[in-house]
Amino acid sequence: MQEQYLPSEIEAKVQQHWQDKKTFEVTEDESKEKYYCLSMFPYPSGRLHMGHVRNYTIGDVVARYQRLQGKNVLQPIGWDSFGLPAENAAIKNKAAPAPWTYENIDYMKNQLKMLGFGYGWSREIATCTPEYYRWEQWFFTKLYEKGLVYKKTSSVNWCPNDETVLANEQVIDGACWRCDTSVEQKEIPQWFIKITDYADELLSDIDKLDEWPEQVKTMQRNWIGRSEGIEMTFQVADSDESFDIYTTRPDTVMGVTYVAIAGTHPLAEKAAANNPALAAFIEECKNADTTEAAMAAMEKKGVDTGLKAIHPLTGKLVPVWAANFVLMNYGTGAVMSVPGHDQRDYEFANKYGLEIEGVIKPVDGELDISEEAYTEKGVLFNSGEFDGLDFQAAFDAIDAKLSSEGKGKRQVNFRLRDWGVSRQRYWGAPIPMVTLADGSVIPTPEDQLPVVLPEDVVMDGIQSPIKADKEWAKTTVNGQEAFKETDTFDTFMESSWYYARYCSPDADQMLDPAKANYWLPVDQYIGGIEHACMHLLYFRFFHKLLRDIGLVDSDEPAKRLLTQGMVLADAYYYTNEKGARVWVAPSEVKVLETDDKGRTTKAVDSDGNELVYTGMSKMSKSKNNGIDPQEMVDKYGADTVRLFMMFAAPPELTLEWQESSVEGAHRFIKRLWKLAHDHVAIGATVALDVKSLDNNQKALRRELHKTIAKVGDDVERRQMFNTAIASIMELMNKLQKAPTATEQDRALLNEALSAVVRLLYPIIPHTSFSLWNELGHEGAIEDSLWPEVDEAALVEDSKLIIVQVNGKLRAKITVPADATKEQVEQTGLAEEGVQKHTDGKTVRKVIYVPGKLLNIVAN
RNA sequence: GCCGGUGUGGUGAAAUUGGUAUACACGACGGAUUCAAAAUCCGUUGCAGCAAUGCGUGGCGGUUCGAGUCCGCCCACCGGUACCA
Repeated sequence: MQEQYLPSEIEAKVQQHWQDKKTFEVTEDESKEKYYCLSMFPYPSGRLHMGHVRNYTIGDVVARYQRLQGKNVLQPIGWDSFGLPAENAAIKNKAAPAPWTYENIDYMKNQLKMLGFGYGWSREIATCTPEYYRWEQWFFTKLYEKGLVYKKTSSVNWCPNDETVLANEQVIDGACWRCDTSVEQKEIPQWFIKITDYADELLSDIDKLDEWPEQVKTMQRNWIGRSEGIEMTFQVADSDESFDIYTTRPDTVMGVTYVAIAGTHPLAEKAAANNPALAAFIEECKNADTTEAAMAAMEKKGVDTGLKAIHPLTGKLVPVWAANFVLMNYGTGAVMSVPGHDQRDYEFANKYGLEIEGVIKPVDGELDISEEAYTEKGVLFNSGEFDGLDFQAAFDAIDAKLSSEGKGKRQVNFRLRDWGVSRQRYWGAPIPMVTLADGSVIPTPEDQLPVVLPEDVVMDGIQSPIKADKEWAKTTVNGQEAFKETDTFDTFMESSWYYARYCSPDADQMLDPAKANYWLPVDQYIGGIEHACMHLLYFRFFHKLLRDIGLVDSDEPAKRLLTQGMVLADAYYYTNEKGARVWVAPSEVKVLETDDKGRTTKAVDSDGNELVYTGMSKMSKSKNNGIDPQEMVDKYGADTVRLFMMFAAPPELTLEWQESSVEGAHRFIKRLWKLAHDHVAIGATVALDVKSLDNNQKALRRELHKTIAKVGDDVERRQMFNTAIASIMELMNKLQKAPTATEQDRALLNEALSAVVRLLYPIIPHTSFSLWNELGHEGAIEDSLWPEVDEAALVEDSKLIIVQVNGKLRAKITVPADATKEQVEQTGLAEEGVQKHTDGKTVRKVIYVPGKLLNIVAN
């Protein structure tokens, strides 16, 4: 056996073995329990970053652990290869997105192999290939046929200078990130999928996800946002027009003093005809940033339309205001305003001198709305026939009255909105719809699929090449001239069903139901917490769509979910001569000064530009703060990097990357290697005779079996890989000091090392693979099984009891394992440290936690 | 703003069901080895104090024999907020 631990040699050899033996290629095998372990596939941005390494190491640990449990483990990988960064890179490099993407895939594929992840490479897919997206196009046409797809106008960010649509990410403080031009909103027709038809099921099935983190389930529930309320109609005075509003607080309806409608509401547009101030305000509303965060932060403004609406219950006339916080696209485009009981309305009313009326008061006490609105539920007053009712009684009574008069009805609403899937970008799957000469729009006929995206294009950043090339859209359908849709799909479409495609990656249909139903649902899904609401909801939605079209049997796509925390890193930028922010990679940053908490106060890049330090943020392409794991793999080997990542923090926690030491992890593997080497060098060992062990040997063996039990529990149930590693380190510290004088000492060490190598296999598979054979075991470690716990070895004959006086630690005593409470109490009270604190006091109470703790309450 | 999370030594973190706060590791310091260095090995390391002991898990308050853990209020940071993926 080689005395030195030489990771590059070992890793190359072991990886070659896996490739030659096709170790991780699996097929459906009814004789074995299946296990589908899936990590979120990467966007091929160029190189792997630490977030990838963390994600894929966790997945690989789970997959390899399950394999040692004897299961048939599928662990596939692929590429989420459509998306915005490829277009940005193409514009910058004056090249096409396709070759950039394929080069990145090649490079990153090698990196994944060098890290030793056990993927079944024969199932690799890339979503930007027609072989993949053709089935997505086919599926979309099926959804259209089922009535789950529709077209409506919706707004996009528009840069008038570049004449292009911008993603939210490309809008910085209301301006274009490239040219700093003020961004406008433009209404264009776009395709939507009716996810709201599934809102009820997506919400109720959350209860089936008992192995998903509570955190994610709560976020999804809130995101779907089911609410019960009343929709009611307001007539416009002196007109036959009306509009609807929806409220979850019908109990406050008697306090309505005005209503607010969207600037782009038809009533507002009409009223603006001879009202220049209103017309100007509507123009302003049209160009306001509509993201939720921006809406919440902006100053709430409005203009009186001059219209009056008739209150549906009181018949009183209330003013109709156009307001910038009401959007035509969401809800009904109008809201009732109750400034007495809604804080936003309260501030708006104060600002514009509108009436404020109190109609709800606390159950016990008086209403005070002199400083702020009273938003709690209480008891109605000033509400005529509804006076004295509580929230629920008022809800029912007002519902009954409105319903009987045909002015309103009870309604369940969702915060969830339909999924807009149109993108005016090039690098995505073309939407399979065509416009005929008569103007009608139909799905692309099945025999014309896929609608192939041309890859040989020139990007100038102004317009999508398939929009710029007027010839591209021209086609023939049913013998008529027709035009293809030039918008492409949202890339969330591709990532919503890839997990199912892996089951039959070459199927000449969307998926092969027999294969899909063998592997699905995914047993363990692993990915970033940032996907809690969007990707993970679309993923669940698509599975239900696949089910309803008859392709899969199950209701949910993944049984268990692990959301890994983000890998954060310091981010720095400087502002260039054009006023744009240039983000500088961490490897280029020189920190000159830090404050007393170690935070950066002054830094420069390698060209001497003074940098602004923005703190820790998610490693991302846009902030250029990704740390390249390659350097560390080159220096220490993949096993060290994997061990370090798993040891540094529990998987769910945010990991703040600090260029601290990977050395410790490397040293640990070297110590393991040396211990195994020294052990093997002496020669073969005899069989372990458990009955002949002395007390010290028994104690060591107890440590070994306790560790086996703990590591299994940590890896499988708790998924706390860091504590699993810590307990193996503790055991190793003991093994290094263990005697090797007798044959049984060495037999025991042999048992321990053989177990340790398997316990570490999921984390450092190359090293474990090699040591398994060096320790004399035949065959590949992949074909062995996880070590078993010998329950008999765990039995202890004495226990350590903590003795407290008034909750403070005063002594530690060791008692026989079968000691009674009285015996423990007697021993504890006799302790010197205990006596000192009970002297002159009366013992009031003694609390005994069997086998653990004794607390003496005395005063 | 809203929704979700996090906050413990100099640092990453542990404490699984309310029961020894700081396991394991990094760093630092001291020592052994060495011509010397690297590597390796041994030891010390929450703060204050000579010690006894006291204090200590973002802040304030509460429940309990006992709180990092449960409850209330607050602060800071991170993620998401529907076109980054």
